[in-house]
Amino acid sequence: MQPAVKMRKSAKQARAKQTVSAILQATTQLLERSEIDQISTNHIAERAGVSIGTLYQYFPNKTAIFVAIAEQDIERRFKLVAEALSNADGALEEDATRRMMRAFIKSFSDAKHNAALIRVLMATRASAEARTLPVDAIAKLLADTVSRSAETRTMTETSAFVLTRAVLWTILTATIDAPHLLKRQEFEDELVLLVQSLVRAKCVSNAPARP
Amino acid sequence: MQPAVKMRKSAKQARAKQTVSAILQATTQLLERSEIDQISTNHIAERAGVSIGTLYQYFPNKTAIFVAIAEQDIERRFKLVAEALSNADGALEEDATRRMMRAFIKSFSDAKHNAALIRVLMATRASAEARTLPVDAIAKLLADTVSRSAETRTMTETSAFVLTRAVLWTILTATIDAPHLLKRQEFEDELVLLVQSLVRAKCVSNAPARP
Amino acid sequence: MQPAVKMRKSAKQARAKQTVSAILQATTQLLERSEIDQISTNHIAERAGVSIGTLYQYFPNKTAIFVAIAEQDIERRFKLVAEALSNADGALEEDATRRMMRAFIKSFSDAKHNAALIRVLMATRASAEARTLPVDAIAKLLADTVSRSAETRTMTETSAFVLTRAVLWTILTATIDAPHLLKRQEFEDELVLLVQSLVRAKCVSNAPARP
Amino acid sequence: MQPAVKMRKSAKQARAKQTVSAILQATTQLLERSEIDQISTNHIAERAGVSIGTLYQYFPNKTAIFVAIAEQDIERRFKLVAEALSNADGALEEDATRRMMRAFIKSFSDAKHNAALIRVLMATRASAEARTLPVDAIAKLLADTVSRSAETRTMTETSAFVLTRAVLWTILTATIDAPHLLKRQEFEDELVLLVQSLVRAKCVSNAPARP
DNA sequence: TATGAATGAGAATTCATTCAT
DNA sequence: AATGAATGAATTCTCATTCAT
Repeated sequence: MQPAVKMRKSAKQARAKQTVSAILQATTQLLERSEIDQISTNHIAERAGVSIGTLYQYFPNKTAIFVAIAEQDIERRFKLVAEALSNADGALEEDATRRMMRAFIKSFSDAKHNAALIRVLMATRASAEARTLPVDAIAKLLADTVSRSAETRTMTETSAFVLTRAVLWTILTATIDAPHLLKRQEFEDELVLLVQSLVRAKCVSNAPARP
Repeated sequence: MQPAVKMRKSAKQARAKQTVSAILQATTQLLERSEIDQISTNHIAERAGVSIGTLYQYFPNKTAIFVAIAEQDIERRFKLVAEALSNADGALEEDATRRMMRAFIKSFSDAKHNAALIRVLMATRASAEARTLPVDAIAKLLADTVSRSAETRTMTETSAFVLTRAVLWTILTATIDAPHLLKRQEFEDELVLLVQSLVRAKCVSNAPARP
Repeated sequence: MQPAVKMRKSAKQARAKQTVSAILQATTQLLERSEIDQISTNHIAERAGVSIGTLYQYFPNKTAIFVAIAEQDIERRFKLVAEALSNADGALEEDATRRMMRAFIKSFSDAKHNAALIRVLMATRASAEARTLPVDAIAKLLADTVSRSAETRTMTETSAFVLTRAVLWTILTATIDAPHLLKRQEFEDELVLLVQSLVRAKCVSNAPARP
Repeated sequence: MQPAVKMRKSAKQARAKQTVSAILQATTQLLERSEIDQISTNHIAERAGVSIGTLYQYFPNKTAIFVAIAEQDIERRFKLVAEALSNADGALEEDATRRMMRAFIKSFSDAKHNAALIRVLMATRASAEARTLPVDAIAKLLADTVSRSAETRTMTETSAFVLTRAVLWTILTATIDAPHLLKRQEFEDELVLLVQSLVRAKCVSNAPARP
């Protein structure tokens, strides 16, 4: 039921590479303005200046185009965050957290095409091929970084989930609903606070038994 | 471009109320299983056991049906949280936070129709009439509750945004990606910790100047 | 893989019946002139004077239209042959054979739309739903009739197959390749001879062993 | 409207012959599994391991490929039957009939690629260039053989048509619908009986006048 | 001779919506 | 108030064929 998503043939010749690139660019531009389900392959082909047939030479279906965009983006963002953490020692100190968070936020506030990405990330949540959702890939990177430190408390499945989703979706929704926040120092501060609080919490107070 | 979303005529007679209810129920059931863009008005009408014409007597377009569902749900959830907080005093103490959070999480883990709601919440972000995004309504509830307290630090636009989105989207994505977490005490604990940390933070460490 | 082939909704209202009828008529006319795979649902709808949407209200796919035509035709032909045999006694005497064959041939030479039928029969051989190919249905009628008689030799699977296919496909191909033959007495004579020979053969000569 | 069907350039060089052969083989293999209209020139080229451009260097269009296959097959079958009859004297005695029929049936039950052939024979009926329908070529072979005999009754257009089509289509449909019959001695017996009956019939009984 | 990128008309099918009954 | 027949633009995707390299 889920459509195959791998590229149909690799673009070896120069012209072919240009074509694929034009398709991805066109799609990204369209995603800026339109809801993802308003975008048709015909629109994409037209804006890319290629025929619809050409589009289908390289992508087996519409979804594959979106996935390709998401993957490109994820890779780029991975690199940014990884670099920011490259010379952090084991403990995830406030400095390192801040550096990481700044790089991460910046990767969203810099990008010209965020709306596009968000739409794709949201749309491909459930429908992408099972393996690793783009969202999960980023989340895992955060969780792994936190877990490398001996000083921080042990991250369980639950706490890692809460930490990563809280950070990730806060930034994602800010990108769409309140992009001006991304540029504020305060925004970064709040996220650093959030991460540090969850990572360094000594104890969680006893919860009263549930009824 | 955005379609009108108000109900076409109010269902006053008993039969009419049944009809509207059947339509909403049918839609909710379909949303359980299918992506939102796979659901057609024809499908809805068929499953509701009414003719497509009847459906359009009460809803001006497809979006209106989804919005109606989201609104129903928001209202229900509002009531739950409001009840949980009814006898809390001004300060948002840990107890009150916990009570609220528990009610809120429970409202998701109890509901039979979460998948439906999530799909609607995500899909109606941008396409519904601008003013009252369902997501914003829920977020506002959280922010208002927090703000009622005198002891907590003042919530700015930014900190309120981070707090509410972090909580809300963590629960929403858990509902989809890891529903088993909703039942764990630990999940509640983490969210309480998150809220309390952000609400009670005395100071945020000085951030190094940005380049 | 095989498409469903049942009608989508039964046409109860008068207008709907007209529509279905128009679609079948249009298809039949197009089949007169064109190869079956040159006919598109758009062509059919246009010629029928209905919108393409209307066509798909009644037929789930293109194949279903062709199958409907084949089934109509089979039913008609069954009746003709059955009538011809209704007052034949047990033994399939030459008279009865001739009557049957005449009715059968006539059902082809009378029909205005034979080319249509043949194209459908050929195309639906392998792709129709497994149960009873139209071709088999007609064939079985012939075989059953022959087998009712005590005087004739027993029909085995093999002999029944040869008899029925020889008769059936001879007429079918004549309809396409040499329609003028259908009107000739001689054509009927040859087929009667063929049937009588195979039905009354006392013995089949000993075959030399195969190498 | 009928596409040209002749080969574009003769394959003289060794490499070219290989290419043509690869194309025909690939097509034949695809015909084993797929309906003829599911097979595209792109599929053929891919499976043949040549580029689509190369394919069109040797064949002017898709039909030409199918016709080439049919012609190859006809030639092969001609040879088989001709050999079987090589030392038969003039009269088409039962022995000779049997030998011919056996060779003919065997040519179908032996061939690995029957499904392919049948599909081509059926599909190229009307779309190939009018003159040499593959089906007609095979039919002619049978008719000619029968006619060589002096002892048999004179074959008219009608009787030849009935005889040849009955035999040919019985075998063809058996190949598709009941391939197990091809191996049975009984199947051969029935066909021999059929041919002998039609060829030796002294008289055809008087038919009652038609109304 | 061979390649394979590009084409674009055209195919099947869907679906929100209208309106006469 | 309810029906359901009809609409037709729009969508995804295919495929025979061309032609510059």
